[in-house]
Amino acid sequence: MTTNSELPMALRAAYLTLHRRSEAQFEKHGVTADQFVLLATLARGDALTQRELARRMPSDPSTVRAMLVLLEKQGLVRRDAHPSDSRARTAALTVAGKRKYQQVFKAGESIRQQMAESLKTGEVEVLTRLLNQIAESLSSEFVTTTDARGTSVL
Amino acid sequence: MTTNSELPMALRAAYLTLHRRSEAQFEKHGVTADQFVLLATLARGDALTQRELARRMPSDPSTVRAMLVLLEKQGLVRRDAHPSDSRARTAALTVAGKRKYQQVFKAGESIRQQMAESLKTGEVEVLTRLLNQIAESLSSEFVTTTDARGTSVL
DNA sequence: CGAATACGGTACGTATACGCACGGTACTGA
DNA sequence: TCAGTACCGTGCGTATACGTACCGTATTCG
Repeated sequence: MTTNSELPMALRAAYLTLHRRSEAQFEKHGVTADQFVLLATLARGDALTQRELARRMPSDPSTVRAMLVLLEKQGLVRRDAHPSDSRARTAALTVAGKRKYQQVFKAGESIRQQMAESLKTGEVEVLTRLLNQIAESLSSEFVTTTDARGTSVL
Repeated sequence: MTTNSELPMALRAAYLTLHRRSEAQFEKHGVTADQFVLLATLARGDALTQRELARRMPSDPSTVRAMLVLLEKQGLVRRDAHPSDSRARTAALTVAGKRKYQQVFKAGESIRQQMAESLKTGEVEVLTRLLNQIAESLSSEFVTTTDARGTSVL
């Protein structure tokens, strides 16, 4: 009855709007908004396994694989055999990938700036903190209602 | 340079986590998280044109059409000719659709509650407000890249 | 050491998300 | 009235998002 059901909708609206905006902005660089997220994640920690990359984005390993295939075709990412685990493959930025990442990062500056300017001083930090809180809360495995599957990860 | 680039990532992570969670929760009811958003939008304003429905969700008219086709097959939604505009079609909940919406709304209560409980008193409202602000900011059409003095839109 | 189990990646299917082009209808102005 | 334009819905193509099933490798434990 309260604004409880408004929060999910506001979250959805904000994210989709950001996503649309980013797609439009990045289009001329030939990468999608989500591909940029992948590039950014690799820029922070290179030579990750596909699974670790997926965990950090966060995204599904299956989705990440599809994205890597496309990015590999574009020459922005390289996949190599894992040095010790022959099941795994590592993903890393190529030189072109690093360059592309920096370009697109700059191209996104106006969007980040526009977001920041629409808020008062300090509200960016507050918003980021609150978002991180609910994300963590929602990703915790156990719900207080009823316990169905005990095998919790962590 | 600052945490500017953290906000988009936090927004993305929070939304995707919410979305995954909702999908899992709603699965037993046979509707997806986004289908629930559509049902909820129709519950608030029935007999909307597809375009107006898309505008309110917010989503792409093309996407909404695809969703309506699926929901129509399930008997949750009805599409009729617009009374005055023969180009348009109106979408409305069927009786089963209204019932389904209420069921799924209840099923989502635990998620909304979990979000609310992870925040302090009043933070839900703050978060909702900030999200609405950046959504509105990002959906404004013209961006003032060079001059930061962009007088607010509308 | 060998069996059971866990884990990484791949393949496939469904649903979104969106842009774009096309056909048809409404509206507007000369 | 008629041409030009704006608008609604549809069809199509690409990229995500995710679950599930499957294969092969790693790890663990009796």
